[in-house]
Amino acid sequence: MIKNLSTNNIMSSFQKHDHNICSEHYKLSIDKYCHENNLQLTPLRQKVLEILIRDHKPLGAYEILDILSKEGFSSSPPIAYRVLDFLIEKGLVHKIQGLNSFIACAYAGCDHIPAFVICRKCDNVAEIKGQKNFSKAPPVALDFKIENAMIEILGICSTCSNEGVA
Amino acid sequence: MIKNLSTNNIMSSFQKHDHNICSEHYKLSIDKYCHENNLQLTPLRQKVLEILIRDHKPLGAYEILDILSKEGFSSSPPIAYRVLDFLIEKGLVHKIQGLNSFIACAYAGCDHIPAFVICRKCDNVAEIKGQKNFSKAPPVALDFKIENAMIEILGICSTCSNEGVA
DNA sequence: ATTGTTATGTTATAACATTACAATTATATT
DNA sequence: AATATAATTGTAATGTTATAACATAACAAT
Repeated sequence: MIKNLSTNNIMSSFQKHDHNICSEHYKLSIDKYCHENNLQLTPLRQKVLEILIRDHKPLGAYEILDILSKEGFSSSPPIAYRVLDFLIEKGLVHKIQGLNSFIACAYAGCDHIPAFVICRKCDNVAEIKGQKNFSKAPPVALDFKIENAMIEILGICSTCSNEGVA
Repeated sequence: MIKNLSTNNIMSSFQKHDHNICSEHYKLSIDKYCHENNLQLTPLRQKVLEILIRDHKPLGAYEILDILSKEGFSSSPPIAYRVLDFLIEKGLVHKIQGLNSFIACAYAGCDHIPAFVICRKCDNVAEIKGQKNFSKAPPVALDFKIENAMIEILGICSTCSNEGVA
């Protein structure tokens, strides 16, 4: 049984590890989620997801398009944006607003508000599972109906920090 | 003495109020902050700030350029972006990443991590003062050096919520 | 066979942002 | 005051990110 890295995705993102295990974990949870929810995971959509889970770095739409192009797929901008929109809507991909880039969800199937920890040196990103419970936060206290949130934390990961000067 | 709206900026942003009071508050705190820190608040920079404090809605760079143009200033893209970069660096303006837009800081002079509450119906935005203390947050527990964070909360404000169907 | 639906393909363009360099203005120093 | 220096502003061109608009393909359901 593959260890569920959902519990500490931040370890996987920022430390040396066997990424095959990650990929397999992603693939399995994606398959499970799509099957349970009757999602049409077409070859194109599968391909984009597969590209995104190759590493823990988010990719820009045009980077994805380059890869699609090199690997024999169509590559005009709407191709990428449409697929990404679909995957985002279904919760399989998140957009990192601060980087204009996209990353596979590390917790597919879990209802959550994503939060990201971004290392500005190695560009790796870890997703941490945000709580949906904001009950004590100021906006709720002031009668604001929270629907979504974007939380992106920037800094230096421990690996980069240990490698030398920032 | 003008009431310090820093303590509940969210009220001002989402509820009917005398905006002259807000503007005056912004102007005073900006002037104070610039004077204390020897900032060159040139006419252009003053103008951009003045444009941004006219309302509680963030503006895109090209919206700012349109206004500058109509009001007799130069308006090529670098004009806006340079001024915005300066104001952001000095902490007088924040960028709302999720909207590609810019808003005057509601807490000029206070060292803080900004967080935004964004109403998707009226487009008003309130800034809430985020704590710099993340000591118990997961990233710190995992030895990640936090330098900055972007927090943007989306939903419906109480005023819009009371006005009818979402 | 026709219609409906979902997904994909393509061109053009909108929206957002930066580079590079020139001109001007402010400030400090002689 | 004259000059050097740095900071700011002006402008053209370009780069990057995202969407609009329209056309087609693939497949299922009448």
